[in-house]
Amino acid sequence: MYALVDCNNFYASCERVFNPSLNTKPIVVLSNNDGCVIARSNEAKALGIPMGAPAFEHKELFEKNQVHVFSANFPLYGDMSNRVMNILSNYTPNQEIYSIDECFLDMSGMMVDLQSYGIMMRTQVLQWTGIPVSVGVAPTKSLAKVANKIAKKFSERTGGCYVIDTEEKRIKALKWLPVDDIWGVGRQYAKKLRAMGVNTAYDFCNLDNNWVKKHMTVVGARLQDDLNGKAVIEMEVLEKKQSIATTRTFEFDYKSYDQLRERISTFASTCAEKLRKQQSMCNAIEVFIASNRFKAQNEQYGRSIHLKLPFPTNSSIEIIKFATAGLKSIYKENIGYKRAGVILMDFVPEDEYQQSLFFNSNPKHKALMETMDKLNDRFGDKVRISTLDQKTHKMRQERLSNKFTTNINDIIKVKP
DNA sequence: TCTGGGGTCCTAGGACCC
DNA sequence: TCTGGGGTCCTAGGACCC
Repeated sequence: MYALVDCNNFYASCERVFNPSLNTKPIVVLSNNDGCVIARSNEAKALGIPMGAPAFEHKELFEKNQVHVFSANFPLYGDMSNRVMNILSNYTPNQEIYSIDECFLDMSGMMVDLQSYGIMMRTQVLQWTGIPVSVGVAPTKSLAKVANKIAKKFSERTGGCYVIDTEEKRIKALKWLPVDDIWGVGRQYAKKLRAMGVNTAYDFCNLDNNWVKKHMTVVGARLQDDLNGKAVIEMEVLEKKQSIATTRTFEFDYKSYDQLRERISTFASTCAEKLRKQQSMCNAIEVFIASNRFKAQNEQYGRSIHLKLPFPTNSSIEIIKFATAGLKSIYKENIGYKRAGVILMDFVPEDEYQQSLFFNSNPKHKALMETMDKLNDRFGDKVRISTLDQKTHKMRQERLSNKFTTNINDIIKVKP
């Protein structure tokens, strides 16, 4: 058996923990630059605010319904996530952290009543962190996903935990679940399936497995087996990342090469820092820039370039240098650039990579980067590569809550 | 004025090998 | 007239997830 534990409306719930007066109020959390809605409380969902909605288009709706609007506070959400995951890790020897707000727990061999065990997790996480979670338990991971949806949807009847442990329950759940809501069935596949009269997960499970394999690749076929009760989607051990990206939409259109170069070099250095944190080096870099797709009247332009590096590196200095060279080769004048990014890939472990005969990462950088990272960990991002990053831009974050759990100055104050 | 960000996996097709 | 066969590796692009 597997459990899937998922935080309810996670970002919105994080904001509520430190502001309980919002507990029954509609809340939305916005993306960078306060652009799009990326999280909604149940009350906000009930108002019909869609996921991904541009904030400016719904300003009046927000005001009219007294929706509490927050800028994304990722340091807070990341820290709250760690706390939740930490608690849940005590319920099984084998936990897979699937995303910032959900994890799978391997329940095989556990001699417990899974319904009450699930309720116990829920109660403890809520009490210790203030975050409400839902628990779904089933014989396979994809069925645990389904069980979780049921637990959440019918929380009053289920108490926030639902277990699929009989064939009747499995069939009933599959007949209830629309095909679009299956884990692994996205917009494209759903459209195709709907067109053939496949409307529920149950219908999907009854399709010919070879047909599924042909039209939805082996991933689809595996999913079908898993939903049919054959546990083929396994627990995954958390490996290092295979790619690391930093990409942004800008607050306005950038025209000049220098502005872009400054942002690209900052992205490159952010990526390099993350790369060093997981003790990897990269062999390739991708840089992309794109114009504002919402301004159809302007000339549209978008390019990306994939650079194979002459040697693996995780030095910010070198990665910035390569990224800037990449930018130079794709930059075109007189374009309003709205989006750009840097992606590192093709990683090797820091300590066992193949040295090249002629070209290698500058060995002096290793100690320099180590020192820089240590200083920044301790004093909070004070040391930067000077020539490239002037930090002249600023992100719009008009409604940012405090970093209650990660910044000592933001800690919550209780008056005696 | 304003429209997110960070990941994973699979496949088809081209380049190349003997 | 007529032009092999069997592989591997790599990459771009497309699907998906949260």
